[in-house]
Amino acid sequence: MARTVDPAKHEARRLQIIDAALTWFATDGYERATTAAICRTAGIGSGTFFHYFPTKSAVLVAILEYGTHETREWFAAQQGRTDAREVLLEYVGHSADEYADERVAGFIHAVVAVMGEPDIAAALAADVDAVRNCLTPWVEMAQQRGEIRDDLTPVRATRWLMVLLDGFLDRIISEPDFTVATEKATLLDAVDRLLAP
Amino acid sequence: MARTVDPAKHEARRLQIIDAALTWFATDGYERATTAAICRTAGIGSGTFFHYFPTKSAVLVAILEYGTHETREWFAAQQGRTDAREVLLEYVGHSADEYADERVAGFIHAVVAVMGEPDIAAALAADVDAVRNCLTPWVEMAQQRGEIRDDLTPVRATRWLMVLLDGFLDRIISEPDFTVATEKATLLDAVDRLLAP
Amino acid sequence: MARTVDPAKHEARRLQIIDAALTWFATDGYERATTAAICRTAGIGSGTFFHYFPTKSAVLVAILEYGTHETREWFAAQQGRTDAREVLLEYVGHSADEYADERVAGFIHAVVAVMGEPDIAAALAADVDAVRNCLTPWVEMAQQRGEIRDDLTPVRATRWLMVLLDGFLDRIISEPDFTVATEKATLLDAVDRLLAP
Amino acid sequence: MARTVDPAKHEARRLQIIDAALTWFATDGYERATTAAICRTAGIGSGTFFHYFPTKSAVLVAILEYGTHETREWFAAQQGRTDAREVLLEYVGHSADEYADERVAGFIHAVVAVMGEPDIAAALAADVDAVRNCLTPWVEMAQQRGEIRDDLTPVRATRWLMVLLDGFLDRIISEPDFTVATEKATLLDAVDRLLAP
DNA sequence: AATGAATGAGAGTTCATTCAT
DNA sequence: CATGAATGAACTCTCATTCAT
Repeated sequence: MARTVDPAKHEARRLQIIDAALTWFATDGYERATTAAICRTAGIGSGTFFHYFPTKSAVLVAILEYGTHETREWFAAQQGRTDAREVLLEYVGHSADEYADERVAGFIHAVVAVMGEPDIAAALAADVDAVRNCLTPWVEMAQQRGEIRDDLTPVRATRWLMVLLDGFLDRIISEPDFTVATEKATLLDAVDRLLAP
Repeated sequence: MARTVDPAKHEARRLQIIDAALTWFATDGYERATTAAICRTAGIGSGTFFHYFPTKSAVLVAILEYGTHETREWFAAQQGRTDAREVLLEYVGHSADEYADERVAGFIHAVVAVMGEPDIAAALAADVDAVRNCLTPWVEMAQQRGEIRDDLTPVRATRWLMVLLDGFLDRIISEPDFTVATEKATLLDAVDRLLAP
Repeated sequence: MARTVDPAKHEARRLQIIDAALTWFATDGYERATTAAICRTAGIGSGTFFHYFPTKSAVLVAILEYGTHETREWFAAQQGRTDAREVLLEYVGHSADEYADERVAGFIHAVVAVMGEPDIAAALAADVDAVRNCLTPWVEMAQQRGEIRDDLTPVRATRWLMVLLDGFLDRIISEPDFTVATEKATLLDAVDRLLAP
Repeated sequence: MARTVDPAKHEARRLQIIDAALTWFATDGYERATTAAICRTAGIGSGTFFHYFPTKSAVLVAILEYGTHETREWFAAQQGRTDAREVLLEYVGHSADEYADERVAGFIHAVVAVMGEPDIAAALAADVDAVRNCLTPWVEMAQQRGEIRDDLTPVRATRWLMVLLDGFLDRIISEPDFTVATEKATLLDAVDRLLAP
């Protein structure tokens, strides 16, 4: 029997599903997004969905893991730089830019509310950890270089960076007037103020 | 005609239901919290629930409206003060204290993600508006008194205050290490830095 | 202790309930008419309803029995007449006139569909029997007087009279153009044709 | 792509459901017939029902539409005939024969009383209209040929035919003694008398 | 007698998931 | 591998009826 799996095709389908799910999760929230709608958007049958993901929550986890992966890649690409404070500001700017995509913003927001499913909670925690763990070394370096305040431990300072990022996203979602385009500069300024020595 | 309604008892029951719903919404999120569970916790029959609230979403709306009401009351109590910057800091501190209650924090977090039900979305927007509208006059006064920066319009400055508050709540929820007790002082300092002239 | 039952008042209330129920049954049908709506219309509390009638179906039975009673009274009032054919035609005309009342027509129609509740089925059958038993003697007399055909037994002839009456009601209900006012004369003519020797 | 739908099987299942529903509607009436009972009788799971019909009322509408369709087919088969009066009598006989099936009779009776659901009301009205519209041309032709009275407009004469048919059905349902077998001849005679010039 | 809050069985419907084809 | 028909547990909500006041 011929090999029936074409890995490229398989991956393409997987991404189609992920993409459709992302759209629906972002618009309707996790619970209200139905697998049927996702399948329709992805152009597949309902049974096919479960060939690619064992459960509905597994897609969400996959999306989260993809995000975690991208975060890691972004930081990996900064390897070797020494202008730590600049890296931090660039990361903040980079995140803000992502929030400009409605689907990304809606998705993050929607997902945060899914408690109860342990696998999702775990993936969510893993993502948060990844961001924090990727940021912390740069915070530490920036402190050692005297670029930012050092009265907070690196981890706490990192968390306060995340306070700004999360709060920024919340406003983006809640208030149509508050857009990445108009507020990004203020965000960077806020980071500056927060971390100034 | 016999008087069969004891308004006090009625209100007590209503609060029982609200309390049970708050608990479940905070733990499981809106969708996963079932009316059956709420009834069990509240110690009432399933039919009784619908004597007090016409739909499941109505309880959530009631809770939100209660919060909106409390916000208004808090600001009403500050009437007449002139130390505007101090009022803002106290409000931030007051909000932070509320987030120390796990149920409050969980509830706010869970609810923010409920899109789709228009009545909830409306109540949510009303709450956000109330907070902003209550804050803005104090921001304005503080600017006029030269206590805070005036390069942002009062509304924008208000929204940046809310950025800090929302982001703070997100961290409280996401990371067990990050507690109101340990971080409140830093929050107030962050507000200071953000608004400094 | 004073006598707490004022029989007149009691009967008045009973009629209020019957009247409200009749209205709702006629408009919405038996199943969709709720006791709550009936109570609201009757201006009583929901508990009071069950002081007067043990179940919802009991009101319907009471209405049916009232109709049966009226039928009997109508025929009792004809006692002694000898123009049997005329009596039959008058009964048909009298019934048609009642159908001109939307509530009567709607009620009869609605009730016919309630199978399953044995007490209603029994009351319905009793009503049909009463009509037939009241009509039959006059049919017989008319036959003996040679006023109408006698190739059908009195009971069968009676049933065919009822065929016309029931069918007439069905048209009244189903087609707005078909009204008692415009069709009554044709109905009487149809009876004539049907029973002509 | 695998062919997973066997249209024949699908149609068979659909008919199973329709059949089960017909039985329950006829016995218990629309409201008291539960989807659960229908599913049990049809030998399907509760979810399957809603794969075939979006709502409970949709099954009823489907049955009504099937009846309307059959009426149209019956009349289409008479196309070209010129013995109009005979066609009318045959239609009456044909309808009477259908009423001999307890389920058909019970169903028609039960359904006529369903007010409230607009889609059912519409399908019901459509069925009545279809019958009337199919009959009227033949009535007209019969009048022109002098076979029946012409003092009534074709539409009114048609409605009086329906009076007889509906009333006949009511008696069939209400009185066990009154059967199609014993009364069909009298029905045809009654039509004759009603329409005689 | 009159009330209406409380009840809970049961209704129609949804949807993640399974599995024969 | 892909399919979508089939499933049934679980959901929100309704309503006739009860009963303490």
